[in-house]
Amino acid sequence: MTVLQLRLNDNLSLKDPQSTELGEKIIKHSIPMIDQLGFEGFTFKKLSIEMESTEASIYRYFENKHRLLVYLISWYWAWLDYRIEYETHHLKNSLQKLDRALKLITEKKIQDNSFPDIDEEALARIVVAESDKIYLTKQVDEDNKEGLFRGYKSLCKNIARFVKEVNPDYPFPHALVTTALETANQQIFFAEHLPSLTELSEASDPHSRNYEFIRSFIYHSINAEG
Amino acid sequence: MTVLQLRLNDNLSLKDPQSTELGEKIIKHSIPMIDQLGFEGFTFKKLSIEMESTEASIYRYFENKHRLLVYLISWYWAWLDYRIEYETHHLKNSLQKLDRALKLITEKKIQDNSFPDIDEEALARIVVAESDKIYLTKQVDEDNKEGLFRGYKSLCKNIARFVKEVNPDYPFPHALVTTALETANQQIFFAEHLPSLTELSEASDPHSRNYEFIRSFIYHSINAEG
DNA sequence: TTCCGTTGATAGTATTACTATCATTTGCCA
DNA sequence: TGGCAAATGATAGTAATACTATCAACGGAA
Repeated sequence: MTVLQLRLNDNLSLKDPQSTELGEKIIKHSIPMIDQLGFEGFTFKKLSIEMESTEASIYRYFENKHRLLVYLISWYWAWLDYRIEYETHHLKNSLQKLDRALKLITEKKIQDNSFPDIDEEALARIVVAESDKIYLTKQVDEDNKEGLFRGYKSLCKNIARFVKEVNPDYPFPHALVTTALETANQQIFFAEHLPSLTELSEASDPHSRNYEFIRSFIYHSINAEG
Repeated sequence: MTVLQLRLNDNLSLKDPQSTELGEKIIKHSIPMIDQLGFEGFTFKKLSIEMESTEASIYRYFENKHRLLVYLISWYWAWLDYRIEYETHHLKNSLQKLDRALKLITEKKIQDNSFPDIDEEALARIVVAESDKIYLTKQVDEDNKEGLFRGYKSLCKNIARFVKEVNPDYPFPHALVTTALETANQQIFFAEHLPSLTELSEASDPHSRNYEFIRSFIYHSINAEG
């Protein structure tokens, strides 16, 4: 399988971690660490020990740990965006495209050999538990000006396009898509930690049940036959 | 207007802040401070200076600032739950009840004179920006065991009941309600900070547009006439 | 050969999130 | 009226965090 690189916004890092060995090591080690410690328990100090480097070196790539999180989450959205593009461009029917996108968003993530340094399964768990934290801060507006959320916006826009093609009269395509994207993660989190908040916890396969739930409310909203 | 007190889970605090003057002061001052500084920028040190007390005294009420946040958010959900109960119990029709609940959830919050120490407008902004942080932590499961999220669950359950009454066959009442509750806040946040993610940002009154969006996807999902 | 960029090593700092101790005040009960 | 306990204040201290700064070592390109 071809090894690929996703191109991300330069402002996410001080120096592109994909351009050096040390940079790759930061990404590679930070994913399992944030997954296990949680973002609050994760520090550059711990990361530097784990990867046998120093705090100072890590700071040369990322201004702070928040930026590193934004980088990782952005990578995830770019990855999803790419896969949706890849798996829908050959489809003729917009409803089929939308359906495929929803499947990709909700399905359980497994290792993608095109990106050998990234553990997509762990990264998906990070997205579920930590992704909202990248914008729920007092610096959202500045971060947004720097384009840090471009990946998420692009993904949202692309799926919203499918929605508009299916029903050009639906008045809330972007709101509906962000709701779907956020819900996709939220419901998985609830199913695991606060099970009384969702029926997904009763399912043998929460991911495919999640897909059914989300497809159902989207299709009903835009009056599509499902 | 009668002055009321909402009864919350004892585990939220070490000592009930509603039982003493100092406790009330903590609540009263922490709301505008978290609103302005954001939860990350807010500290007990700053709070103690602002309210002219000491860190040590605050720690006698709340184990840490996370618990204080959980307390405030829980108060908000209990408040909403109470108001929904209050404004729906006289209605005969379940769809009307659901509709009233959705209105209360989405409408812009204003000062409630029944609770003179609490600035509900500021608290609502805190809920929009910080509420997810109360469960997106590594200690969710322990916190949940202590019953810290009971208020949210109760609210969810009560609205889910309306959904079930309208359509007993709908398979995802709780998932749908949590989606609505989370979306209600998320879309308001996006409209203000990441406007390209939602159509609400184009509306002259984002709150009532939010209501329309959420009512629309709920009604369509449960096949209700709206 | 030099020299520039990358990394490592080390040190230092302000702040945070607490914990501990003891003194003072307050209300209440005998 | 005296005394006692509970609540609060005052102060100190600590480990960890999130950085910043400086300088040395190394490695490869010109």
